[in-house]
Amino acid sequence: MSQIVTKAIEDAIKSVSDELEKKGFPKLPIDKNPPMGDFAIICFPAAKTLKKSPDQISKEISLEIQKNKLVKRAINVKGYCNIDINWNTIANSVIEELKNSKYGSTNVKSEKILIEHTSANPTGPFHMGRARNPIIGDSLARLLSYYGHNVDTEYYVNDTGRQAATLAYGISNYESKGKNKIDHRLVESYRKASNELKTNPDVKEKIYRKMELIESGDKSALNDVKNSAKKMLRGMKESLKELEAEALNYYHESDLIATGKVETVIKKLKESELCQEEKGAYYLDLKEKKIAGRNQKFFFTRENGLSLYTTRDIAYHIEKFKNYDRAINILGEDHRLQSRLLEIALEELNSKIPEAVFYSFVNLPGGKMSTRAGRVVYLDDVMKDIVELASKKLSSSELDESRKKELAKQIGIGALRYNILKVQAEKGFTFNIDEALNLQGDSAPFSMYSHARASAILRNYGESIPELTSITFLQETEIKLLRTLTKWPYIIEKSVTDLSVHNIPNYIHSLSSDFNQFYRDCPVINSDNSEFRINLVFCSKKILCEGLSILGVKAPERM
RNA sequence: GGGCCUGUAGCCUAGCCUGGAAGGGCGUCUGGCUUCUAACCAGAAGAUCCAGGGUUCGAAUCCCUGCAGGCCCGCCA
Repeated sequence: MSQIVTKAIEDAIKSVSDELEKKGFPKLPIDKNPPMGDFAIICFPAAKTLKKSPDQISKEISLEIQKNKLVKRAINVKGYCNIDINWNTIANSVIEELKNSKYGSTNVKSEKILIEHTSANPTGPFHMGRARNPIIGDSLARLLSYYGHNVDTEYYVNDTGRQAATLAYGISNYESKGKNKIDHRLVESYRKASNELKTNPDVKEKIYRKMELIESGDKSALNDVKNSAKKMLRGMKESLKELEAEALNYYHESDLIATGKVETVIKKLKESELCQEEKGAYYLDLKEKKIAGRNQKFFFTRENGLSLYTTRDIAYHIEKFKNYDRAINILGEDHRLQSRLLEIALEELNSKIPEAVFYSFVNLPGGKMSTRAGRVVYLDDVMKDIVELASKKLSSSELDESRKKELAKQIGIGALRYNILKVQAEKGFTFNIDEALNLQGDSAPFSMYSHARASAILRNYGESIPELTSITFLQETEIKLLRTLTKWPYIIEKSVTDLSVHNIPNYIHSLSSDFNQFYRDCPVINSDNSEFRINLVFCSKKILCEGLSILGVKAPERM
């Protein structure tokens, strides 16, 4: 909450409570976030002791406090006494607070945070299911950085193991030429190799030989898989760039082997009290750790002594904490157990442990997405469709063509990101292309449009934003808008604490809605109250712009 | 067999941690552009908050028991 408003409300609550206590009312619970007004007194608990109905008590209370100077009005509804504070007296200082560039951020100590997101195996173009990952990760990074932290993002490139070896084999043996985007092209080679692996024992042996070379640290094999992965990644990065969600760094798993970091981890894990050995393979015994499932053995080496996927992930996280205070991972729900095992291993090694944000997979209307069944929706295709749709809607606009093209992209990509971000991550959702392509209502264009309206007013106003001089008498819709604006820091704080981005679209939508109502009720230019109103427009535009930028959505001046 | 996540109008969803008046949006119906941008606004209809029990003055929210859907339980990644 805005500090000024928080204080005004606290003062009013105290004053009212003291007054009621003097009159012999018992202490009653307060709702600080009521459906109407600024706070509400809940009268139900007093019904028994006072032997009156909650409604009766509420009426008496509202009469008692009617004269209180801090109370603008008190309305009783069904046992709730809803109280408005006097916004006229604080409005100007609230506006000053909102105009401050630090509004919404914090003065807590800035932490160095690494957000690992996407990290999809580089074996083919992104599916819609995976698209949730970069969008959530990227927006979380924007949120934490807006709040005042020092945030980097990283993509962990899985370029060792069977899939990576298969890809490398596919690219060197059946690289297909064509005009398609490189990842869409290379995935054909990968599929071919993958099929051969299953049916041709000769190919299978070659790929498995490669795998062993990789894991044992053979330099040329490591180079081969790394370069193959990079090739595929070139196309995937283009998609991420289009999505405005590209990671800052790319960390290759192969480097963990090449630099011997994995070996060090294996050596240290063997010293753990939980460590056991079975036919030359080492594992941590998790019987005491209450880990779900049948298998309580967490293997970190094979019989041949070489590392496994999680072993390398442990090494990776130890590296992370050398440079960062916190590590946050954006992971699909299939990684939950995996992530828990990682935590246990890191605890054994006295390391810090990462925080995780899990998201559920995206389904398609007829069922789940499946590569095998050919039920796949590519991110690239969705982005193309949604940008095209935005473009169609702009066709009658008077803007020039290059500007239209840019706008269509901003609107389309914005709508896609918003559509995914507005749902909490753990909730599974069915990707409905029609719903995503609907650019009305609770969507990015709605807020972008409000922002453009605010921009239009400021443009037409033409002068710089005036300092506030006189006391303002506010209308209902002005108070409603101002009240929403004051809640911004609270929304940010809550989202940062919970690592949940979905609160932001939610808030941005109500802010836009409040702004549109204000737009209808309160002309700004040539109004008696234009001095205050232009300030309100300025602040609304500012928060809309900042909120949208956290979502990775552009806020154009015209649309 | 076990563990975790989810269940709110025809559809999508917020609220659940920290108990107090069920919020939005889509779709449907009605009305509003000679006035700062109608991708907007106003109004109407639409909810056994998965089911059953418990705690409480009060439960979508907390506890217990079920049910349904998703995910996981490999010396794969």
